[in-house]
Amino acid sequence: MQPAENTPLEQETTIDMKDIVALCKRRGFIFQASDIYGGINGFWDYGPLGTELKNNLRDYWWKSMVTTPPIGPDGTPVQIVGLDSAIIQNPEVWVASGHVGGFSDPMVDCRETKKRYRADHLIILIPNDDTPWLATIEDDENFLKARLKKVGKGKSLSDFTQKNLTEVELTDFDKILAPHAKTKGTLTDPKEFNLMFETGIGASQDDKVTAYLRGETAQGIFINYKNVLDSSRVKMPFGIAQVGKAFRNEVNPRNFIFRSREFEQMEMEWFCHPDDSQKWFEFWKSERQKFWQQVGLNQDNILMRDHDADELVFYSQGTCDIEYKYPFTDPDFGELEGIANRGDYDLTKHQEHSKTKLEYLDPERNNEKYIPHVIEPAAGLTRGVLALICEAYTVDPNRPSGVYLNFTPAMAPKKAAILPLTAKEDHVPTAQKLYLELREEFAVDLDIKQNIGKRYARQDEIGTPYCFTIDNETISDGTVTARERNTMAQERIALDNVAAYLRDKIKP
RNA sequence: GCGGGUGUAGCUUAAUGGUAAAGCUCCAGCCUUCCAAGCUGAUUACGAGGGUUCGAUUCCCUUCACCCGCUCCA
Repeated sequence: MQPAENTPLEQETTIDMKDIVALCKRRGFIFQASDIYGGINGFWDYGPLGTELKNNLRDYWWKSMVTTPPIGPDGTPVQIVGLDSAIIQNPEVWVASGHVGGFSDPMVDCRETKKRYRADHLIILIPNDDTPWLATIEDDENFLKARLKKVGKGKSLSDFTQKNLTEVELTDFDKILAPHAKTKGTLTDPKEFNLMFETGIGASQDDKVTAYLRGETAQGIFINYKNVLDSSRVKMPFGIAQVGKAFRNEVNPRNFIFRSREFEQMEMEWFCHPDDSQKWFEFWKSERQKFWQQVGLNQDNILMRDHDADELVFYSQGTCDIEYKYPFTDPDFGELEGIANRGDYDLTKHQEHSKTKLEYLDPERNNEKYIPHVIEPAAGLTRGVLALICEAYTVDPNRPSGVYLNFTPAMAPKKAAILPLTAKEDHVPTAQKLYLELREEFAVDLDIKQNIGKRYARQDEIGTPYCFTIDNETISDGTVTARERNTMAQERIALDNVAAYLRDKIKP
């Protein structure tokens, strides 16, 4: 690679995240949380337009899952019902799910080099004499060899016993020479890092019971599986869908709203007979890919990435990430949604811990009793918003705004702007009348101030797909100018047809 | 969490150990018959806290936020 030659090209084609963040703030999509107090790391507020955008994506997901779920392999619509569970549940829920306990990664710090390691990522080479124990980093053979050569005092690998740091007694820590360190005994005791947000239930400080803000919405679905089954006449296979906030005490929030401590998920748990799980896994992979294309993500920016066997969580029988090429991951991709075949892991765990039978008696399979298997398409709503904004962000030096947001009409926060050409004469009353008519059905803006060019530019920047302009011709012949955002092309349509025109354009 | 960088108005940039300046945006008017024109006017800033000093946006310390790299990402 020749940076000197490639740099100018990259500057033209690479979208800078800073510009997107600036536009989001300038136009009221996304603000730093607690902005006037200097902010707070890992939290973001959604402004007027960001909220509309997020709601549009959420509502379309809900429609595609619950209101009009897809047609299944048998030619009839699949069955999915909605749910809205509490953010705080009995703490035992998170013990059963493995979020409390197994969820935490013990970390050790090196007092000398100030580096931090996951305890289970450090391999300790224990010598057969009283020389220092050598800490090396798992899966890094080059480091191990270099380390052995430098501080191994001529020993070879076979002169050592290997142990994971998690298996080493705390009292032996002072014998360990940390990676990169010069003196031994610099590693701290392993510290538990739990990503679950803790809170206390009860107003009195003394009587508080520790509880957790949910780390994912999925568990709320699993623990209501039996309630839903007993109350809503669903039968296998079926899904339960939920949209809501989730919280993770991330070690290092980064990349705008991509990794934040409070975020929003759109999760659906699909319950089915174990024999059918692979079929449904493939079905949902295909459906979910279609969804992201329908809301406007370019196929080229989407990657369906199946996890390798060694990458799979132990209970998963298959996981596929839908990844998006965000500007900050480009040319790589970052997670947008995960589709997992979770087997019967979750329901089995909750059955064990809650001592409540969660088996399904299937009359269509000779009254076979089984714990259903689960396919989980789990999407990040806030990550989806980020992907939509990144996808829409289009630099265009040929227009006054210099940039516009190319949202699909269905996702755009504002569907249209009604613009009287001047603030005088008969334009304003006619525009107001049209606005009052359209707003019953669409999210529309009426903008009267300033000249027409400025108003087009403003609408371009917030991604409004259509502008309808009222001029003298409107008064004389009843037509308006319809201006399309991406092409800036104009056509005249009848005032009476504006609503129908917009309705037709907005169809996903 | 570590290392490096940055922090002056919504944005882009000035100046200064002693009244913080401008352009654009935004807002209010005027003017305007289709893409940020022009005129008039208004609001708005030294991230926060502490220290040194007669006086700190400026020097020092702490802290917060953001960016880059590392680490982490069940």
